[in-house]
Amino acid sequence: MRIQELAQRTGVSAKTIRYYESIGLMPPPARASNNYRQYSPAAAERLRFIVSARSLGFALADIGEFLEARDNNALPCRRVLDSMDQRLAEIDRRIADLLALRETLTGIREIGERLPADKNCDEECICDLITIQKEHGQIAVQQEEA
Amino acid sequence: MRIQELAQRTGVSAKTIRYYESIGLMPPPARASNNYRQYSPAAAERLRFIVSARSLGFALADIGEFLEARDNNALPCRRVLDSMDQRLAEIDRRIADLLALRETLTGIREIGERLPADKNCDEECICDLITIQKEHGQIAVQQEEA
DNA sequence: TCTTGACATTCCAGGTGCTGGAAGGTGTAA
DNA sequence: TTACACCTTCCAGCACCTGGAATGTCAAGA
Repeated sequence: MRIQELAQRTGVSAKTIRYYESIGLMPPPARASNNYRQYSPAAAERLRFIVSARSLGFALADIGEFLEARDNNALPCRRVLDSMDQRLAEIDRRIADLLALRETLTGIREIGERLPADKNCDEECICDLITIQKEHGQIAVQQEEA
Repeated sequence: MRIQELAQRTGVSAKTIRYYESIGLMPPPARASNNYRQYSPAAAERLRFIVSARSLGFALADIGEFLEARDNNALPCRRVLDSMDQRLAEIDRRIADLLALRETLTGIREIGERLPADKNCDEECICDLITIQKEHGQIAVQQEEA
């Protein structure tokens, strides 16, 4: 099948498929006489594997390791489980960070809401709203991926 | 003060300060005769504002708007509050996504843990662990920033 | 005086996971 | 013939920096 069909079957855009090939996640497929990529059903399977792993939050680098191990007939169960543990720990950290951030933000928001609208806002208003967190004590840092 | 001192005072690396300048968040500072950047205390204040806003999860583009408004003596309270609401909604979404992902992952992990170690693992093992989620039904997608 | 070391400058490239677009070739149907 | 959908490659950009190279500046110590 050609790249577009593979894309439709897997829900991955042709762009992305080429990208996966460029970084070595997908092997370079055979080419037709017109230089179009020719994919086998195995390619679809591999792509679906990648999609599944992505949806579990694994980085492409992790997935690359999984696939490489599989390509080498290794049995990377332990590695996959370890990766899952790492992912879980990371997810927990992120959730905690986001919750703390949420709390800080709602606190500030309420204060801002209680201000008497724009009328009494002086030039420092925005500074106050943003920097008010200093008085709130600790701040949730690194709420995004590092 | 020079860039290194500003960096130490604010906890922002010199690299990052130059980067902020390059994208217009920080105004180009005066230069000494040796072309070194010369910062005023106001620069530190501005940087701290940026840091605070970043720690509240605002994107640099948002922060740029805030600062621009402030530079123009506008009173962007409403805008800041709106931005906060957007941030809060986004945070809630992310937390929900992460929680769903967490659940999926722990479910799979438990199944994997119950497998009889590496001994009974065949070549499909890794596929099973990753693709098992299909049977688990829905999948948490977009667990990272889009 | 020379050297060492810590600073400073600019510019280029990379990471993550794609996505968009340009410029061009191929294939099919009206 | 012409339109249209597909294919190819390559380049650039998103966000937010970070690292490194190549080079310049300055103060202190041997």
